Formats: sequence, C-alpha cells, structure tokens
Amino acid sequence: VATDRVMGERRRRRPTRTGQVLSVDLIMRTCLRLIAQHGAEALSMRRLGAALGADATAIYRYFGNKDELLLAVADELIAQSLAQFEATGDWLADLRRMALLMYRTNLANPQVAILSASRVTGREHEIRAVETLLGILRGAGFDDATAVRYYHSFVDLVLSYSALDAAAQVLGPAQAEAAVSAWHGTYGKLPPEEYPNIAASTAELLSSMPDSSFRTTLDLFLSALAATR
Amino acid sequence: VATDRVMGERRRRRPTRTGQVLSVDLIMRTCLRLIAQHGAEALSMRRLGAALGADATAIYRYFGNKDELLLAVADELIAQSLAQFEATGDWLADLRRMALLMYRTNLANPQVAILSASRVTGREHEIRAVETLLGILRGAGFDDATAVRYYHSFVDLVLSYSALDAAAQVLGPAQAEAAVSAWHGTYGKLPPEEYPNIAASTAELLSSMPDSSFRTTLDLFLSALAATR
DNA sequence: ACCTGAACACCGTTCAAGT
DNA sequence: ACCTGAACACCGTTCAAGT
Repeated sequence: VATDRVMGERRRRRPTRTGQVLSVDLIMRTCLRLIAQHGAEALSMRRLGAALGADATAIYRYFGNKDELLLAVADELIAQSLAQFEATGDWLADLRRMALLMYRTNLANPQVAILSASRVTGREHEIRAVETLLGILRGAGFDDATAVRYYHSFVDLVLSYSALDAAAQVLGPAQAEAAVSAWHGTYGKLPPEEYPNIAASTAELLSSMPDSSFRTTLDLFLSALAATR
Repeated sequence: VATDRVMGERRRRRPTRTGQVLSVDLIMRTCLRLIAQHGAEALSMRRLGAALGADATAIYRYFGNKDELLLAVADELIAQSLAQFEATGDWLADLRRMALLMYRTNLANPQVAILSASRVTGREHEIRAVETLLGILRGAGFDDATAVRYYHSFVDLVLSYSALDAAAQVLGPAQAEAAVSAWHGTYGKLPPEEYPNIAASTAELLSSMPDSSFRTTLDLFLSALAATR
C-alpha cells in the first residue's frame, strides 16, 4: 500500500493504441504544446486525445473535466513566471519585472490566461507567488494592510489585463479583421464637426489602438504606488 | 424603392411559426433577457431562436453571425452607461464617474461584459464614448498623443477589470465555494516559517481578497494621471 | 421576402465493453 | 487497471425548399 503511494509514478499503465503511456504531466505538456502550436481554438478534448495518441476520453482518468485540466495548467504557468524571476532588492523594479513576466507567460498561453484570470487555485505555485509579492511590498516599507491592498490591486491589474489582451489575441481572423476595419474604416472617417476630439486624434488613435496599453497602465500604476510610499 | 428605405421599420415581415414578428431590436432584447436569466452559457443561436418562437436560422436574416449579434448587444450596454453620464468640467471627477458607470453597467450584465470586453464594435454608442473620453482628456490639457495613450489605458483598465470581476461573480456555486476554501482553508493555515509574509498578513488577506480591488486601482491610476498633467 | 428544416462538421462528457 | 468507442445531447452555420 505504501509502495503504491511512494512509487505512484511507476505504476504500470497500459499504453495507448499508439504506445504512449499517459500521465498528468504528459497531458499537461501536450496541452500546452497544442495551444502554442495550433492556437487556442485547437484545444478540444478530442484534439488533445489525438495529439496524445489516445482516445479523448482517456484524459478523464487524470482530470475530472476540461476545466480542472486548465486550472492545473494555469498553476504551471505561474511556476514558469516565477522560475524567471530573481529579486534585486529594488522593490519597484521587482514589481515591474514580475508583472511583465506574468503578462508575457499568460499571453503565450491565452486560452489558459482567459480561463484562470479570476480563479484562485490555492495550488503550490500560486501560493509562492503570493508570498513573493507580499514580501516585495512589505520589504518596500508598506504596512501590512497597505501591502495587502496593493498586492490585490497589482495582481488583479496584471491578471485582468492578461485576460483582456489574451482574448483579443485569440479572436478568429474574421473578428480581428473586423477590429482593424472598425478603426480604419469607421473611426478614421468620422466627420470632424460631429466628432472633433476623434478627428483631432485620428492618426494617434489608429496607430495606438491595435497595441496593448498594458505597459502604459502598469507604469502609471507603479508610479502611483511609489508616490504613496 | 425610397419608401422601402425610409419605412424600413414597417416593411411587412412574415410572422414566425408562433406569430412573433422578428426585428433587430426584438432579437437584441431577447438576447439580453436570455443572458440575464440563464447565463452566457445558455446563449446559443438555437435557444435564442426558441425564445423568439422562431427557427434558429431565421436570426441570420438580421445578424450575419453570432459574433455580430453580441457586438450589437455590447454597444447597447455602452449606451446605458453614457445615458447616466453628465460632464461637470472637473476632468478627474468626470473620468472617475465614467469609470464607475461603465463598471457598474458591466457588472449588472456580467455575461455580456465578459464576452465584449476585448471587442471593438465601431458602432454608434461606442464612438460617442470615445469622443466623450477623448474630450475630457484633451480638455484637461493633455496633448493629443498623450490623451490617446491615457484614453487607451483608461478604457482597457475599466473593461478588463469589469470582465475580471464579472467572471468572478458568475462562477458556479461549486467554484465560488472552492475560492472561499482556498483562502480560508489553504492560505489561512500555512506554516509561518515557510510563508512569513502571508502569515503576517493573513487577517488582511482573508478580509480583502473576496472584495474587488477596482476602486483602489482606479484611484491609484487617476492619481498618476493627475501627477503627470 | 422571409422562414424552415435538414444537413454538415464539430463540441464535452458518460458508460458499458474490451483487454 | 486502464483504454476504447459508441452514444448522448449539444454547438454554429449553410442552403435548398417551402410559403
């Protein structure tokens, strides 16, 4: 019985049709690869099964449902962000670096970012991230209550922006095209008498709106934190 | 021919099976009601057709596809926010009020907010909102390029936070329960030696995390804008 | 002119059967 | 013990046919 637990990894599993031996880890890695290679819309249980060389329903031996699988993958993304982080002792620079790492990792896995932005996993890597961020803010000299408030704002800002930009990135070609033509076709051609402010800013609007405003917002947010310390 | 255009609203339409006469407006209202009553996951073209007493495919006479329908509904929400806004001339107060109105309207229609946060509709009310916000920022004395950058940040901040908080509000009972127990069960009971920062902040974390951080973040953001003017 | 309904190519998930 | 595959209850959308 003890052996079963300790050697869980080595339990004999029947290989699939194509000889793969399934595991939680292999499924998560394949899931991430599928999203990275073929886009978020390619992630269905059937396609994941096919990529694993297994029947889609075999995955349900390892994850209760698709949502549970994606939450596990979400904690994995936090791990990836943390792995690239090294504290420098400069709290503002550290916050900025952490924000950019989280944002970048999320944008590389948009489907997961969208699903997990508003979820608390309570898993290993999420806890480490909370501890690290609270440490940075408390180390900056904020009292406990303020550190918590700013941690909350910081993490919600980064996660909500990640989800927003991930959703934009995941739009189908037709929808992305519609956004471009809304800006160039509609906003670029409004009568100046009726829309003087848009007319005065057209060039800036057309060049700015397709890009993310995350860096601008982050910098404004961090400068406000610095000002209250 | 001219009559056809001018009196477009009064064109004779064949009633559906159940006697309803379809229109863009009726479809949008039914769509909003369906989402409000049964959640976004209940919104399928087939269900919408059923709620209209029509075949699902009849909707395609009025909206090219589901996405186009949702964009129209999203623009309706913008109209609702704008209807409650009145400029005071105090740019900071006006921005704050607009942010809170948009946030509140979105949170009252969480399912639509989630679906539309990252979309550009290019429609009537969205255009009016852009014009209004750019006007506030240019009126505050920001140059055109800066006004556009700050408009972009402002609207993305409000929309992304709306979607984040709407998604949290819309979690199933099981998932909401899981979040509570993650905070109280997991974060409330971590060993202080390993997680000193979480341990020092436990009380504040447990009381702060269930609430939205939108107001804190918005105030920090606006104070940063004020500081750069 | 407008609505209908069959059809196509998909989903996530369950469960009895196979090995 | 684990994987398979049929089956169920859905999707969005197209298009020929009906009225």
